[in-house]
Amino acid sequence: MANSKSGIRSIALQAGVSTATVSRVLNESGNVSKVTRDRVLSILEQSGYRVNAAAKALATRRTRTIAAVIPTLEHSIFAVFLNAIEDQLASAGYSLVIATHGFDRKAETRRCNEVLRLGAEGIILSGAEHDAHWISTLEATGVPCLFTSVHNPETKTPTYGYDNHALAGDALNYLAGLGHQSINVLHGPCHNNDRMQLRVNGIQQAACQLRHTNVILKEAPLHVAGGADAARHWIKNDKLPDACLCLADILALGVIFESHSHRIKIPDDLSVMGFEDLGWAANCSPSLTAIALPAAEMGRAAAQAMVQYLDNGIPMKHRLFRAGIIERESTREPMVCKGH
Amino acid sequence: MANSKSGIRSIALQAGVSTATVSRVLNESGNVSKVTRDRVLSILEQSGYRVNAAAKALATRRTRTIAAVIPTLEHSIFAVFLNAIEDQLASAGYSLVIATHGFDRKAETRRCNEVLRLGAEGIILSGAEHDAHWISTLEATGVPCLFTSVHNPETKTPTYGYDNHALAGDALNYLAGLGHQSINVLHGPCHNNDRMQLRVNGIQQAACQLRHTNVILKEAPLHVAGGADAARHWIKNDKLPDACLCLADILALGVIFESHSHRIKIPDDLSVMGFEDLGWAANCSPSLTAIALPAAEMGRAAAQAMVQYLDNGIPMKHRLFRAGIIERESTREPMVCKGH
DNA sequence: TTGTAGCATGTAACCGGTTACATTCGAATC
DNA sequence: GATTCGAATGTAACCGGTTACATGCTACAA
Repeated sequence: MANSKSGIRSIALQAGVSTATVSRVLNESGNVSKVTRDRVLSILEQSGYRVNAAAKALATRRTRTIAAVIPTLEHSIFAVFLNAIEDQLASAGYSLVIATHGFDRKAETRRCNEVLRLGAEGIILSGAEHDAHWISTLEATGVPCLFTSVHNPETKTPTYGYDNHALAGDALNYLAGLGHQSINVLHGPCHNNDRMQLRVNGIQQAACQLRHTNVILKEAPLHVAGGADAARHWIKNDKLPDACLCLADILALGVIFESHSHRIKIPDDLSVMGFEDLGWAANCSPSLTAIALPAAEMGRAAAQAMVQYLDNGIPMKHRLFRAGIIERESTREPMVCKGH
Repeated sequence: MANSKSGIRSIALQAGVSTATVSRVLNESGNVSKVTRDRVLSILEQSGYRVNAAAKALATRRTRTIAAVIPTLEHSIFAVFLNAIEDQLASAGYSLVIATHGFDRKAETRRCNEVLRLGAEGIILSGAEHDAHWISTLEATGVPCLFTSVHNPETKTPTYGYDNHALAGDALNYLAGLGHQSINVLHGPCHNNDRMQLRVNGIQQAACQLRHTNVILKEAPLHVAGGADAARHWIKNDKLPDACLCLADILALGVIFESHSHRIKIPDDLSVMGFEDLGWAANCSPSLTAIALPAAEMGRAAAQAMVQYLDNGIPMKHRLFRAGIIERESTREPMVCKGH
C-alpha cells in the first residue's frame, strides 16, 4: 500500500494515467478514449474518491457558492424567500450560504465580509439601504450583489423587488374606498428596515390625499404578540377604529386573535388587512384580505439572475414584481347601522 | 505597478518581508517584531487585502463550514432551529450551509453529498432515519454527523433531540386525564419523517392503555389548510370529538380557525392541543395548550457540540431535551352539561 | 572567547486540483 | 515515403495560502 499520494494523484497512479487525464474524466472535458475513461471511472468508483472543493476552487477561481444575508430566518417571509432561492440555486449547481444579522447594520456588514472571505461569488441582500462605504468597496471587488424586496431603479446595484411605497398606499386606499373613516395602520420597526419604512412613507403620503379619513400610524414589535397588544390597547381604551391595516401579516394575526378574544367581529366591527399573504392568510378565520407579495417568485428569479450573470455574464437589471390586493373575508364596507 | 503577484505575495513584496511573515501577522501566530507587524498591518489595511478561503482551506485542510440538511425551511420549527444554529456557529467562527430535500430520502442523500463535496466539516441532519448505506460511508470518511429532533441512544451517530414517542403519549394522556372520551389526533405525513412517525406510534401505544377513551388518528397535509380541512370534515359530518390533539402546531392553527368559522367554541365545545409551541401559540385565541419543544435550545446545543468536537475533539454524546406541556386556554375538562 | 539559547525572519515544499503546452502516434493526404 | 493533422495523453507550472526547517542575529553565561 505504497499510496503516499492523495486525491487525484493517487487515482492517476492506480489507473496508470496522468493527473490531467483523471481531471479530464472528472470534468468530462473530452479527448479521453473510452477504454481509458472506463478504467479511470471504475477506480474512481471503488476508491470513494471525492473532489476537494478547496483545491478546485483555488485552481478554477470559482466556488459556486452564493450568499444570502438577511435579517432573520424567523419571519416566515424570509423562510419562503430563501427556500425558493435555495431550490433554484441547487438546480443550477450552486450552493447557498446564509447569514443573518438581526436588523443590525454593523452586523450586516460584518456578516457580508465573512461570506465574502468564505468565497461567495455573489451576494443577495434584503433591502436597498446598506453601509454605503462597504457597498462601494464591494463594487471595487467585482463581486455581484443584488438587493431584494424593494424596487429602486435609482440605485447602482440592481434591485429585485416590489414597490412597497405604492402598495401600502393601495392598501390604505382600498380600505378608504370601502368607506372606512378611521383606519389604524400597524407597522413593524423601521430601524434598518427600508421595506417597512417605505410602506410607512407610502401610508403617510396616501393619508394626505384622503380628506375624510382619519389615519393613525402605530408601531408594534414584529410578532403575533405585537399585533395582539396593540389591538388590546385600542379595545381597552375604546379607541377601536373602523379598520386596521397591518403592514406585516404576523401583526394582522395578532389583531385577529385579540379581536376574537374580546368578541369583536371581523369584518363587521373591524376590517383587518394584511401585507405579505403568508400561507395561512387564506385559511384563517375570517380569511385575510392582504397585499400578496410574490416572495417565492422573487427568490427564484433573484437566484436565477445571479446564476445567469455568473455563468453567462448576462447583466442583472432592476426588476419590479407586481403585487396586488387579494380580497378575502376580513374586510368589508362599514355597517351603516354602526353607532345608531 | 509591476505587481504581478497576487494575494499574500503581493503584500509581502510591498512590505519587504516574506510571505511567511505576512501569514504570521495575519494569523497572529507570534514571533513577529512590533515594527514589522505594524508595517505589514498598514499595507494590509490600505490594500484591501482579503484572504482566499479556498487557498487557506487547501493548506490547512479546514473549511470552518458546517452543513444542516433539513426537509424544508418553510415549517417555522426548522426556521427557529436553524436560526439558533446559525447564531451559535457564527459566534464560533463557523459558517453554515443549508440544504433542503423536501422529505425525499434520495434528495437528502444527494444534498448531503453535495455539502460534503463543498467541504462541510460536519453535518447536522433532521431525524435519525437516513440512507443506511450512505451513513456508513460517511462514517468511513470521518466527517462528524449529528441527528436532531429525536433522541435515540441506540444509534451509533449521536442524537440530539426529544422523546417524541413519550411526549405524544403524554399529550394524549393529558387530554384523557381532563376527562375527554373521544379524541381525534391529527398528524402530518410520516413518510420520511421519523419524528412524526414516533409521535404517531406514541399515540397508538398510549391509546391502548386508555380504557374509556376513543382515539381516532387522522393524517393531514402539514399546513394550516390541512388542519382546517380536517376540522371542517368533522364538523360537516357531525363527528366532532371532545378534543383534538394536533401533532404539529400548524394543524392546530387550522383547527382553531375552522372552529371559529363554524362557531364551535374552544375549549367549551372542543379542546385543542398543539405540539411544538411556536411563537404565536401563546398569543392566539384561545391561547394554545401544547407540548413545548425547545427547538432553539436544541439548535444552539447541536451547533455547540459540533464545534466542540471539531475544535477540541470533545466527542458528541446523545442528548435528551426535556419538553413538557404548557397549559393554556385551548383545553379544559369537558362540560358536564354537554348533550343534556 | 566560545557556546548556546531564543527571537525574528526567510526559503521553499506542500495542500489537491486545473490547464497550457508538449509529445506521441496512427491515419489520411499528397 | 513524406507530410500533415488531430486525437490521446503526459509534464509541470500555477492557484494562494501555511509551515517545517534553515538562517542570522543578539544577549548572556561559562
